[in-house]
Amino acid sequence: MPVNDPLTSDAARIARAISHPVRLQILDELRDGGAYVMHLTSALGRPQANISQHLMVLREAGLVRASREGMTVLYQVSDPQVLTVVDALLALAEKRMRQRERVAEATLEPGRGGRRRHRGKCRCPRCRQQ
Amino acid sequence: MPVNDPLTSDAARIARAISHPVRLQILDELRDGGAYVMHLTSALGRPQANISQHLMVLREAGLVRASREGMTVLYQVSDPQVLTVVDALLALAEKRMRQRERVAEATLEPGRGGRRRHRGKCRCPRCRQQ
DNA sequence: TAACTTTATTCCAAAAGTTGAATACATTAT
DNA sequence: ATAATGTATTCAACTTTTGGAATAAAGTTA
Repeated sequence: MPVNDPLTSDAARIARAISHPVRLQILDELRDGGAYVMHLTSALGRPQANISQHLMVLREAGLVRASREGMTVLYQVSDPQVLTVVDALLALAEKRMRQRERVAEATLEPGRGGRRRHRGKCRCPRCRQQ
Repeated sequence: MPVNDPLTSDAARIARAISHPVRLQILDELRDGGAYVMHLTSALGRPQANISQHLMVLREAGLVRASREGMTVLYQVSDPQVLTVVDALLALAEKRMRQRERVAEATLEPGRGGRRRHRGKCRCPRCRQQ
């Protein structure tokens, strides 16, 4: 593997694009069928411009694609394997967290086990219809 | 998932640590049993100080651990799951590369298929003994 | 001890990433 | 056309990352 292996470089580019909490959460939200920008904005509780900026990073890395639907835009993961990477990252992080908890078993409250969802009311085409 | 989910944040930290071509190659070199710094230096063809700096990043992210053996230092992946992440990244990158090649099927030479190894002669405890 | 080998750290300047604010752009409704 | 809604881009400040050079530190050998 040469120093400037195109494979390694691209893999690093992918990792770099993923390597931000907001972008990681965005990808996570895109799991089933993608999500609308307004949904991401309310789900992550961040300013719309910021979400859009992060979406641009993901777009330029080729991890997501956008498709306009009238006034709204649907973002989808460009390849399911992207989520495989995300899953591997989350699995490792989860494992590490469990290990750290085991170390600091200083009788802290059990804490929520699962993963929470959403934070604000969303009116995107998908959330509205129900 | 809250905006500052510790899980997501840690997963992003992991991705960030991996998101550099040199560090990705380092992790790849650590596959079977780890590697010595001098080996990494010659295998990746980069100045020793730079390799050491990248190793520090990986160490601080908790992805590798170092163990001194006399004058040399052996680095090992701290958890096999780290390589699972690396594999997922490389697999996705490889897939994307194949797709791009399919698009640009302009009769370029087939090119090497496998992954090459090394570049300089290494005298680390592992390479020397044979 | 001195010389040598291997690895780690510090310093620093250049490059890249991040964010809020403002604004532009696209689409639909009035 | 104007207004309203949803999304994208630009700009400026700020923080972080990166890598070369020099040097320190740890361990070995003579």
